This record gives sequence, C-alpha cells and structure tokens, in this order.
Amino acid sequence: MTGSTLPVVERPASSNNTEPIHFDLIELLFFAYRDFTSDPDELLLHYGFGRAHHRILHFVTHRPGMTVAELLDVLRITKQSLARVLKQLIDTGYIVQVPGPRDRRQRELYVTKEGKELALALALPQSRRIDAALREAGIQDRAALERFFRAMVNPERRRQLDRTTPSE
Amino acid sequence: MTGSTLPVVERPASSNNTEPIHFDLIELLFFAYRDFTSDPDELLLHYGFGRAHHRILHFVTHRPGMTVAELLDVLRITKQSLARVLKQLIDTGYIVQVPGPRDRRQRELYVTKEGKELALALALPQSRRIDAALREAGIQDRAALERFFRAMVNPERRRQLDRTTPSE
DNA sequence: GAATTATGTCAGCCTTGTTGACATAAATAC
DNA sequence: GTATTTATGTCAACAAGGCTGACATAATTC
Repeated sequence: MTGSTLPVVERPASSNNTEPIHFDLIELLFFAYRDFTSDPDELLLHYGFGRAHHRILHFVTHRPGMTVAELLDVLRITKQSLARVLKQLIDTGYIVQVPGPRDRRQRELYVTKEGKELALALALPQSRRIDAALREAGIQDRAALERFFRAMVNPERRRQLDRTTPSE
Repeated sequence: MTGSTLPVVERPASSNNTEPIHFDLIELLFFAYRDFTSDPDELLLHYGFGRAHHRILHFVTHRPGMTVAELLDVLRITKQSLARVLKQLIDTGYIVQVPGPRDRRQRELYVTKEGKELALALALPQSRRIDAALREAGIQDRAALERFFRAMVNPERRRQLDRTTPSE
C-alpha cells in the first residue's frame, strides 16, 4: 500500500513536458494484446490449462531439446513457478523429458505428437488474427512490423529471438 | 487439471496443414509486450501499486468523468476486482469520485494532479520505447502501425478505442 | 573426496483475476 | 406513492501464476 521511496514525479525526470507521448499506441497495444491472447485462452480452458502452459508449449515446440535452465532463462520466471506448470504438461503427455546426452543432470524437453498438435491449435487463431490485421491495415511490408517488434525488446534479450528451429 | 470436453486437435479444425503460421510474430509480440510493460511495472513498485492500478490510472486520465460502469466495461473485469484496486487509488489521492450530475447514483472518476502526473510518468518510458522502436525499425508510416493494432482488436470492441479526450 | 551445478520439491506469500451474496441509495415504473 | 430496477459498494472464498526461502538428489567438475 505504502511504498518506501516515492520518486517525485511532479515533472518526470528528463521530460520538458513538450515531448509528445504515444498514448494512442500504448492503449492500442493493451487492447490488441488482450484480444490476441484471448483466442488460445479459451481453447486452453478445455484442457484445464492456462496461459503459462501455452508459453511453455510454444517454446519447447520451437526450440526442441532445450533444457529446463534455458526455458527458465527465456520465460524469466522462477523454477518453482515453471515446475508447477511444466509438471502438468509432462503428466498429461504433452511434453517429455530426456536426460541430456553430454550432461546427464540436464533434462532436455521435447513436445510429443499431442503437444505439437496442441501448440499448433493454440497458434492458429493468433496467426489468423495477425494475418487478418495485416491485410485489414493494408500492410505490405511485413518485415517492417517484425523489425518494430524486435526493436521493442530489450537489446540484451534480442539474441533469444533467434529461432533455433524454423517456424514449423 | 483434467478438462471436461477435450476438443480433438489431431488436425485443427479448418486447417489443411499447409496454412503458414506467423510463429515469429506471435513470439515477438510476447517478448515485446513483456518488456513494454516492464518499464512502468518497476516504477509502480515504488508506490506499492501494480499493473492493475496503471490501467485504471490510464483510462481515467484519458476519459475523465467516466463512470465506474464504463470503466468496468473497458477493463472487462468484475467490479470486485476493480473495487480493490480503485479504492487504493482513491485512498491515496490519485483519483477522486464525484456523484454524477444527472444520475447521482453514478460516480464520475477523475484523476487528481498527482494522478495525472503519475499516469504521465508511467507512460513516458513506454512511449519512448515505442518511439525508439519506430525509428530503429525505420517505420515512416506510423498510421499503418496504428491501423494494424486497431485491426487486432475484436471488431465489437473497436468503438472503445475512440478517444474521448485528445491524448494529452 | 569436496565443491559446484542442474533439477526437483515443500511451504507460504502476493497480486489480480473469479463467483456468489447481500446492502444502500437513487432513479424509474406503475 | 409505493415497488422495482439500477449503480455502486462490500464481504467471503477461491484460483492462477507469479514470488522467496529452504532443502534434497544426482551428476559433473575441481
């Protein structure tokens, strides 16, 4: 409720109050992302899964053989948070673990046939929404949009954006 | 854990398996949105607030005088969820309520000077991130990006995107 | 052989969603 | 003018998915 150090914001640091703020894009991003995630959310409900399961399924699908540590690094959550959700995906047969060939302490993660199919089913409505939006907005330069999103990511994390596996 | 009706997804409905999926954009949107929200999150911490407070502050700032019901409709959460967070913003003096002039049951919401300043401070890093990304991606056509985001929103909700107040 | 590393797990807490039930005041209907 | 509906608030309980701290095990490395 009450914070410790309240940064005074009467005049935001290094703002001369004339800087134009992209309020419209900020708000649009909120609405767009909310609806974007609502499609798979509905499907996940049928499986008793949540958005957290979706993320894991996505990354394991597209970076097959990644270790638990690598997954933690990409998702930026604690191993306790991951374990709770990952365990369910393993127990229900969507993901399997195999001991690392070089380092047998590691657990390499792979999706099963079911896992791959579920990941695809979850991505489908999202992809179609993007596709429809691209056409509706009359965007020919898809690469520009890709560059924009990439540039929105913190520089130090951009290397994680490199696909280890071509997108299906 | 176990759902009731498991939609079989061996071959996703109305997919001929040749449809290209925008896996890369789906993933980029996840990373971009995560970093995009991390900027204000850090600032909010100092106030003992969370992302929920940010959303309320944003909408009340840009649609001053909106009622509780209107805010609920925009945020798409329950009044119990809203109440918990809104109450804190009122108690700490960032938002005030005034009885509706026509209908005195309604509570019109307004940000205080402090609320407006906080909303601006929260928006600033997000706006700068967008600005930097636009330049970095070499996007001249800002309007196209705006159209894209707008098109990503469910059609029936797009009327909520119309600003009642020019963006500051 | 000892220390470090990769992973798993237990217990408890927080935020922000949810549902259901009920209270109050003001507007509207009859 | 009483009855109903509406706008808002509030209590209680629950769920998902974050978090911290502590500890266990097996395998690797020093």
